Amino acid sequence: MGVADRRQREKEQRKTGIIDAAECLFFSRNYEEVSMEEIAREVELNKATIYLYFENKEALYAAVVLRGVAILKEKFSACREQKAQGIVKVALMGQAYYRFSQEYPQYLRLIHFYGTERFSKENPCTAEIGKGYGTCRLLLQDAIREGIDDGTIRADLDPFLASMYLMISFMGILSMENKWKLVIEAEGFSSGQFTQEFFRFILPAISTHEKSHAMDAKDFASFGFSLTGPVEPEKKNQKNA
Amino acid sequence: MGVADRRQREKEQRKTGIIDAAECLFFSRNYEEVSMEEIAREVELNKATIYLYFENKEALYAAVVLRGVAILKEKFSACREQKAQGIVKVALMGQAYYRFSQEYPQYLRLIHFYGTERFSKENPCTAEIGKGYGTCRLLLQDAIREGIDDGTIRADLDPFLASMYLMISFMGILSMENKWKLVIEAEGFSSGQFTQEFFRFILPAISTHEKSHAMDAKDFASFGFSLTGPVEPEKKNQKNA
DNA sequence: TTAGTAAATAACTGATGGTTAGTAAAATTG
DNA sequence: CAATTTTACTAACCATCAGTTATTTACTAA
Repeated sequence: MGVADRRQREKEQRKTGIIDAAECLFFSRNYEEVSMEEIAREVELNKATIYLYFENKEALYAAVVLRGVAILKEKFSACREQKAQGIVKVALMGQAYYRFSQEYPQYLRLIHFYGTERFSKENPCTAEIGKGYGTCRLLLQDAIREGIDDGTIRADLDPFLASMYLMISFMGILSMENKWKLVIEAEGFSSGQFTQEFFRFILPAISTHEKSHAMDAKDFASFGFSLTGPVEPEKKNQKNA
Repeated sequence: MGVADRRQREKEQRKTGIIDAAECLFFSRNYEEVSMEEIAREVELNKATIYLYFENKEALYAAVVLRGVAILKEKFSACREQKAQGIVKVALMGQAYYRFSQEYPQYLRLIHFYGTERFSKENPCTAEIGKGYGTCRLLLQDAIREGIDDGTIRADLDPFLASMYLMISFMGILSMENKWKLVIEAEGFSSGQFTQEFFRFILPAISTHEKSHAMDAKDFASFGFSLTGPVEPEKKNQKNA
């Protein structure tokens, strides 16, 4: 059935087009500030047509959020492949989250807001979003388990709990950074410092005590980022400037 | 001027009455699900009258949020008075946050949602809310400083950053607990365990390494809560039940 | 009693999420 | 090719709700 096939394809394209338009607008303004009418204008369709493709505004928003989660999941998955000790993988995943927040700040914003009570979540996308985010957490959990096995992570840690705590903290730190920007900068820290220093802060909570400070700097450096290295000296440099 | 005085008092009472009604409704349902009309019905006033006392819906919501923040601030302040080592004070403040989330889960919910992009924050209450929350963070910061001085907290920690990380993490853990409840319980943890274990998890990030595990259990116990004590043995008891 | 003020309201406006009834074009059928 | 059905789309509409305006009521002070 070539015709039905083509129709299906076209329908998919329409849907993509609508999500594109919605994304563009949701990126530029808050959820409540974007109207369905406006999105419709953007794709050059009637508002009612959008409702043929998406149950409601929330569902459309969720579709955009899902794109973001898919990217995040991709980044987390890439960390698993790395041949490294558990603790390094954990750090890499934290780094992945951070890079995601740098490369796609708008996706992060939408993901964060979607996690809010504002959304009822009774829509098909939500399950997928939850699964995607859950997958990230599981990848982190696996890395923690590996770290416990190879002795780089505290053995008394419960991998599930630790992964939850880290995911929640990551999300908190990264999405709060904007809100507290002024306070942070008033204290003489850049946004980058603020998030990077968090890794240094949290590391002793997961790494085995004996090795933590000694080994990390070298091992992490070989993976292309400096966690414990040159952060200290230039810390707070702006403060008394 | 007795009359003007009474009038002022009555006006204040009206305002309080309106906030009471709003609180009642915002506690029972989401922000978007509560209409001004409904709040007006609750206080037995006309909707327009509410607008004589509050600029808009957000401002009214903020007034409720402010009540919650005031309580939280009170709890944090109480911790400062305690005669204890810095690390213990920090733990007490974490505990205070937790108890707040138990005693006033609705206030916590509103505070968390008010921190969202949903609100423009261009209203007089917001400054006070920010100040209140900021005060809590400062109290925590002071406790951290004390801990560094008395040797119970890592000396290489920046008090400002550490206080930010802790506040953000606290808020995240406590407000996420609801959302992830099912996942958490599916893993065999109760909500209480989930939050309590977080303290155990985060402690090594702030306490000086040498003493952390040894001293805490005793010292904390004397302040009426068990942080590191009996949590481990009964952990995950439900999981394979 | 009356003039003036403050508190409160009924009725309205504008915007928006979502629905309905209907149209036009493409695909299918005979 | 003509008749019929299916599909994609739309104009007009509805209900709700935040916020405003014009007006009325209640109280005070002279």
